[in-house]
Amino acid sequence: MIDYRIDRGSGVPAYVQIVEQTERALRMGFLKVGDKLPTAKEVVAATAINPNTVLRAYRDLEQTGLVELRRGLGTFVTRSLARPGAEDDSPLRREVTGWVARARAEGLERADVLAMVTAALDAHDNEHDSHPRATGNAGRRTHDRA
Amino acid sequence: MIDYRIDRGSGVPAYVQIVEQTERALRMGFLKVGDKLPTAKEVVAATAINPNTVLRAYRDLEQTGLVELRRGLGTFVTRSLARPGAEDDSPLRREVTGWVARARAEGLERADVLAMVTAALDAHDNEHDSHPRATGNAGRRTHDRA
Amino acid sequence: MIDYRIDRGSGVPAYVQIVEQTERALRMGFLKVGDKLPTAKEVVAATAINPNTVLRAYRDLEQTGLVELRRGLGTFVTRSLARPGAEDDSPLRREVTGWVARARAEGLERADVLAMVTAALDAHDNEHDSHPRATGNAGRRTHDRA
Amino acid sequence: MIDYRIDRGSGVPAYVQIVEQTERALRMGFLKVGDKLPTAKEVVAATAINPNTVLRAYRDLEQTGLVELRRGLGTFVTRSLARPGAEDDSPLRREVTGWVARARAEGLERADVLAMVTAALDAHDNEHDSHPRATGNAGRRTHDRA
DNA sequence: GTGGTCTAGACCACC
DNA sequence: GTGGTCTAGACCACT
Repeated sequence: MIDYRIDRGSGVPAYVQIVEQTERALRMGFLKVGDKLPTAKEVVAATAINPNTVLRAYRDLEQTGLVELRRGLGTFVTRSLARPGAEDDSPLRREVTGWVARARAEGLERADVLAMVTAALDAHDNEHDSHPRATGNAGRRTHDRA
Repeated sequence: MIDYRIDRGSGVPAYVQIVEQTERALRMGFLKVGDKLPTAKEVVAATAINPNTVLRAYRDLEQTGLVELRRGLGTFVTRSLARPGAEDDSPLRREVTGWVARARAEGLERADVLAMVTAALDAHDNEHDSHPRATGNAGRRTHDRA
Repeated sequence: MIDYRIDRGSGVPAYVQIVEQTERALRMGFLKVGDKLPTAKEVVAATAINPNTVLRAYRDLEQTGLVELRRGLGTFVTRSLARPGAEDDSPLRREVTGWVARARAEGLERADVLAMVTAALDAHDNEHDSHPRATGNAGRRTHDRA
Repeated sequence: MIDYRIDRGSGVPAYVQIVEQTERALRMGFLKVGDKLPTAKEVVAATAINPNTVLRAYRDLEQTGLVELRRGLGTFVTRSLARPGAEDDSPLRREVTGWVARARAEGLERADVLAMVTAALDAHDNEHDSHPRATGNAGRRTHDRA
C-alpha cells in the first residue's frame, strides 16, 4: 500500500504532492491496475491532512484517467504508467541504484542528487533535439516533476 | 544568467518554482557567490509572471541567506550550496550524464527518469539508517525537492 | 454575461448545474472564446451558493479545456463548442422556436417539451445506427444532458 | 418495460436519473397506470447499480404519488403524467421527430439538440410572461429537468 | 463505512 | 480584488 509523505512547508499544495507521488508509484510499477489506494481516512490517519484534501487529489487522478473512485468501495488504479526499462531488475535500475549509493556515500544530500539528475536532463534535452530547456525544473506540461 | 522556466498548471506556486530552480543552480555551481540574479523585470519579460511574484521568491531566498537584495543594484548570490562531487567534471557527473542519455535513448520520459532516481533514493535511505522514507517526494525540510 | 440558475432540490449537484449551463451556453454561442465568466463572488450574490462550489465547477470546466482560471483576473472562455447549424438565425433555430411556441400554447410544460425531444432523440438514435438507447436521458459520456 | 440507462460519471446521482427517466416515460405515455416497473433485481442486472439505489428512487416516486410499491408483487404506476398533445401520433410529435432528424443529419450532437431546445424554451418563457428564466436548465421545481 | 457534496471561514498566490 | 488551498464539519449517495 502506497504510503504518502506530505511535506508541509514545502510550499507545494498537499493535494499536488499526493498526485505526484501516486504518479511516480504508477511509473515505477509500485502501483498496478486494480490496486486500491488508501482510503481518505487512512491517509488522514497517516498524514494529518484533511479528508477533503485527499479526495481533491483522488478526483484529479480520476480526471486524468489513472484511478476510479467507487463510492462505498474505495479508489482503484485503472491505468498503468509503467515503462519498459524501469522495472525493478532492469539494467537502468541497477545502475541508478549504484550511482545513488555512491553519491550518498560522498556526502551528497537528497536534494543534491536530484539537482544533478535534473541538470543532466536539462543538458541532454538541450543538446538533443526538440524541447530544450535551460535551468528549469518545470515540466513541459503538468505533472512533469517526477 | 539563470533562465527560469515556470510551469503554470503544475499546481506548484510560481515563486516556489523560482526558489527551487535557484537553489538547484546554487547546488550545481551554475550560480556562484557574487553572481547577479536577473532583475524582476527581466524575469517578467521571459516568463510572463508578475514582478511581485519574482520579488516574493527573491525575498524567500534572502531570508534563507542565499542572496542579498541591493536596492537599485539588483539581487546577488551571497552563499554557495556547491558540493564537492557535484562539479561539472566529477565522476558522478560523468556517470549520471551517461545514465540519463541511456534512459532517454530507451524512451523514458523526463518524469520517468526523475521517478527512478527518487525511487532509488527512497530505497537507499530506507536501508541505510537515519532518514527513512517510503514513497515520499517531500524533503525532510523545506526546499528539498531538488 | 451568463446568468446561472441553480435548482436546489433537483438532486443535481450545484456545481454540475453550473457546468451544464456553461456548456450549453458555449454550444449555443452565447459564450465565445475570450468571454469572461462571472466571478465566484458574482455568482454567489446571484445564486446564494458557496464560492467554493462555484470554483469547483470552474475547475471542472478548466480541466475539460473550456475555460482558463487566471488568478487576479477572472475566468475566461478558451474554447468554443458552437456548432454550425445552431446559430441564432439558422433554419433549425427558427423551426424549433416555432415548435416550442406551439407546444407551450397547447399547454405543455417545460418538462413535457424536453421529454418529447428526448424521446424523439432516443427513437432516432435507435433506428439509425450506432449507439441505440431506449428511454435513457443519460449521455453516452459525461456532460450529455443538454 | 422501461429500460433505464445510468450515466455514471455525469455527476448526477443514480437515483435521480431513474426518477427523471421514469417521469419522462410517464409524460410520454410510455408508462401507463397499472404498468409494472422493473424489479430492483432486474434494474441491477441491467445497470450494475445497487438495489438500494433503485429502491431509493422508487420510494421517491411513491412519495410523489406516481407509483405504488406492493411488497412481494412489485412497483406499479398509479398516476399518469401523459399530456394531450404529446401522443405518439400528434402533430407536435411528428414535427419534432422530423426536426430532430434534420438536426442530427446536420451533424448536431444529442447535447446540441437539447441545448437548442432549452435555449428556445428560455427565450419563449422570458418573452411570454410568468416564469422567465435566462440561461438556466433548472426547473422551477424539483424534477423539472425533462 | 466508502466516497461525494456543500458550507463556512481563514489564509495564501497572483495581478 | 481575483482565484486557490486547506480546514472543519454536516449531510448525502452508494456498497
